[in-house]
Amino acid sequence: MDAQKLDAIRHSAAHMLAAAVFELYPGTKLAIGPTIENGFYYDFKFPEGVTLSENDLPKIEETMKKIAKGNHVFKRREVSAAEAKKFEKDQPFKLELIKEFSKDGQNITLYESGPFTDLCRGGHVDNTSEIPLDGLKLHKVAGAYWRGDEKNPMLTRIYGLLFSNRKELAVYLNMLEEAKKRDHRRLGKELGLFVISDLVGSGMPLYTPKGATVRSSIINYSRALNKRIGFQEVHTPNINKAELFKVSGHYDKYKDDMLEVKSHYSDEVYYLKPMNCPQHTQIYAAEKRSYKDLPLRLADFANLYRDERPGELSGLTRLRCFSQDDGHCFCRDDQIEEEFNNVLMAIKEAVGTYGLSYWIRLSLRDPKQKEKYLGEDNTWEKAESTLRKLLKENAITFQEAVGEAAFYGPKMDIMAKDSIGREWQISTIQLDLNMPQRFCLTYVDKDGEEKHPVMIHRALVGSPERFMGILIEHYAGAFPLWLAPVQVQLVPVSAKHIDGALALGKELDSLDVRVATDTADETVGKKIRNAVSQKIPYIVVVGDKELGGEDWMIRIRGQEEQVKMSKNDFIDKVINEIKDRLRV
RNA sequence: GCCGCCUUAGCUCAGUGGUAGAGCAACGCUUUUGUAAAGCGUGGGUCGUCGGUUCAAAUCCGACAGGCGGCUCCA
Repeated sequence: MDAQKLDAIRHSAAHMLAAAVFELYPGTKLAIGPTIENGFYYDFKFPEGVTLSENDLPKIEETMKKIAKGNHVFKRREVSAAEAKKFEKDQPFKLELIKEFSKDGQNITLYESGPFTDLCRGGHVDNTSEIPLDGLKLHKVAGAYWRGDEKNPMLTRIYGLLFSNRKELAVYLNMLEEAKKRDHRRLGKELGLFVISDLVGSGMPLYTPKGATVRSSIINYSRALNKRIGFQEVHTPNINKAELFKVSGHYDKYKDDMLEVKSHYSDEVYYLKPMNCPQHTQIYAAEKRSYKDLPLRLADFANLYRDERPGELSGLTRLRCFSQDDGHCFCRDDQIEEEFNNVLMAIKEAVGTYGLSYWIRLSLRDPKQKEKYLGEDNTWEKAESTLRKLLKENAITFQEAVGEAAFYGPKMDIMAKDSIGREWQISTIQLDLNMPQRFCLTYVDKDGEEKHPVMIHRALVGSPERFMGILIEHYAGAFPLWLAPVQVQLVPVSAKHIDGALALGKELDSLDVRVATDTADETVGKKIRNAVSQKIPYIVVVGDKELGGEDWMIRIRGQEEQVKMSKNDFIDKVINEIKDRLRV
């Protein structure tokens, strides 16, 4: 089925949903009901006292199907704004829309389908019988603000899935099930990677030895990339004086999202830092800089703290305490392009190493909301055109996104797609012409004049913690060898082989292989089962044969048949595989 | 923060007004195991917290906390 037809079907179904809700809950106010990727939704304001939950969906779905089965024809009717207003007199949201649509004196269209007529610009099937009801499922109830603005009333949104047939719906529902199995919160628990304690606080996960291993593997890889592209690691404190953020502009914009720290011995107010950039300016400012000193590239993995609103916290993807593989490059105008390319190359390599596909988003300022951003128009225009030119000259395909810029400058964001097609913003390169001015950063140029450097903010994979969450789902917990918290699991056949296995473990450990030995008093079968469910890349049973120098039978993750190999070949294989992935 | 839902043993979950259950895990004993679950036994819960209704609350009501699905936000 072509996309346009499917869209018409979904759009028509949204009308059926509204019709059903209208029948079941008279007095409901209607907002809007657009189509979305997998179906449609409709926003409603239910009468006072009616609360809708997921339990009510089957009933609504049934009513919806009943109405659709009435073979109603979608009839288009063009009316004047005045007529439309009269028709929708009890529908405040519709009236608001009519007012807007008719600004230029245009007519309004109404679509009638049987018992239900809705203000609508069109795009329907001819007859409600064309809606494939076996591909329909109402699946979620959610809250949503009218027109997406939190100052507006909260409406109730009903989401519907709609595909062209039963089979496609089943495929999609199955995909949702698979995604659930990959959920990093669930896998994080099953694989023992991190825990969240109510006593410590939400949004502040504790990484277990295994989780910390994955996390530091991610960080060490970024560290190696940093080194290659000339970023030098610095170390900076977690708190600093409020003054720093007042100068940077963060205080004005994000004060409510910063955590305050008070000293008992002075009146000074400190803040836990939500980002590193202002501190890095102070490393720059500590010396008189020459044009010859630039670029100065600083990298930092310090913990960052943001007081996110409780409803926004989730697993590892939205945290109150996290870090970034952050870096700031201070350079001259004529170095911008080279520095951007430098960083972009490292990002491309990182994204490739992790096996993520991606696209590039050029995040620009929203010119209609200038108050949200720092700096002058011409500064922004210069920064934005520099980035656009750079992308075009390098034949990099990108999509522009208005309103996605940082408050101090435009960004180039790398949007990664994971193995099941979900998108995440990870890497970013940002051009900032504002902060160097605010901090009065200068360098002495060739001609003896003091000039402001350009500041490039960048992150390779963003936050290692968040990225770990993304990777858990991307790999479904089956980390590649170099990231796996346990790379080789040794399974002694019986108690008398434990000492031998432990000695082997020591040997592997000394070669920097992450190895664990299962000393439990269990059957071999049980120990294999446990190791397999922990998604360990290599499992080796250790018994008389192995300890006696015979070939080993290696159980490789993902395949049931074991591979025969000598001990030395196996060790070489593992070591080379780890090294391969880490060669930067 | 907003709308809705959820919270029972370490984990996954049953239990709809009459005093708490299963599987897995843990621990003990037996077993000494050759590639996805050995057998038997034991311990473990003021049913998220606080308050209310009731002769009686895991169960009904309220507040708070935490979680989930969205919305808003995301330096």
